Amino acid sequence: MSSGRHSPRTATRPLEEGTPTQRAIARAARELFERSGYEGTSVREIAAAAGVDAALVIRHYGSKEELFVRVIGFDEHFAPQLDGPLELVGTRLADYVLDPTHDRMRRTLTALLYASDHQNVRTDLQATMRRLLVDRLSARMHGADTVLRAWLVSAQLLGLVHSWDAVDTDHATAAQRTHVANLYGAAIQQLITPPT
Amino acid sequence: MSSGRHSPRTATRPLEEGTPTQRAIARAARELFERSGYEGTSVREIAAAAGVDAALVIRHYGSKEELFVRVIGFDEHFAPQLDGPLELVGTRLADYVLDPTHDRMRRTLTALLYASDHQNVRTDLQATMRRLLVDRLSARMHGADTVLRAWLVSAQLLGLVHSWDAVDTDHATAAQRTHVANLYGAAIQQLITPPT
DNA sequence: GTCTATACGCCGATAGAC
DNA sequence: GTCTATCGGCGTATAGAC
Repeated sequence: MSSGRHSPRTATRPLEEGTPTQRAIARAARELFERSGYEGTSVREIAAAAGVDAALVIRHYGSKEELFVRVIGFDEHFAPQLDGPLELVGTRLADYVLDPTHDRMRRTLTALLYASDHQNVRTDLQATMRRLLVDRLSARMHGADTVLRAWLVSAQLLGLVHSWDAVDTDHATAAQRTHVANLYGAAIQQLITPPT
Repeated sequence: MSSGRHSPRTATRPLEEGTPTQRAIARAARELFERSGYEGTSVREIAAAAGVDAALVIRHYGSKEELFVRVIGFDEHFAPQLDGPLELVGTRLADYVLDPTHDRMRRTLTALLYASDHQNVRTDLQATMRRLLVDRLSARMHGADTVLRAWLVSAQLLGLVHSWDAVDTDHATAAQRTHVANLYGAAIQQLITPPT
């Protein structure tokens, strides 16, 4: 509704730009959204954590939803995995999203997936995956429908991330993670370099 | 919080059991949840559609979340696709979830996916996929880790459904759907019958 | 036992005074 | 710019009428 225009988001920029107050809000919002998800975080909590009034948060960012998509965006992930040998991209991508070392990235992605009930969030997630994965991957692929196939790879990865939490109840061992990455990676690879 | 015990849900039973009022609530809830999603549907709306007071909805079902997982569960899907020739299951599953004829099933699945911010919903979605897909599929599979691989098939399907809305903006033609089903189906098949 | 009426404490969001 | 006051709506609880 509030047609607040915001420039095409680039990574975590909102946390570094604007007045100190705005940055404090953005930083608090990002941390809370990552920890507790979208529904689990209230504007009043964010305001309290940033040391300001709740109304200010809305004033500066238009709405909770806009604030979310502004601060939850993430940096240049996937790039190293996409630039390696093309036959290994499937497994490397799966391994990447499962690796606990990249917990921050997965929490971000999870937060976006779980907040998909909001259309703006879905649109933002789509734009992010295009920017970070589809554009880069499809450019390296051969054969027909490279862009479509890259989108389907994105769908596979999102499905894996969504389902991982449930499986990862009592945190999986490194060996199990590698095994899953190999299995799922082969399925992803099917779309990147289909057997002739 | 309200530890309202409810028997293991079986398909759409809640819509047919209980007093007429309870059934009216369940039917209205199901319809609204499917059309407008979890966040987009209020308890008061459900009550109005059922012709009762909002408090009664809570009285009968404990909470909005419990009501949701009770009525949004779906029937015995996937079974015909899973029972066919094993080498075709991947494509048939992909085709099934994309087919507009099964719009009802996809809306249900989408509603569950989009409401994943709520832990009870995630648990319910997981239980549903196990019951309808993982158990049945893993029983037919050969080799190692049949259950794990079946779970990864489930993850792939959920990823496809989640991403499909975005791609399906101007509704895809039947030919395009078939094409996507073939591509994605091959990737699913990789996990069901991996090449030796 | 069903159901209504009323109310409580949050929520996201707005208007206007400083 | 920032805070105060306030809005309407939300999910939910309870008292009590039928």
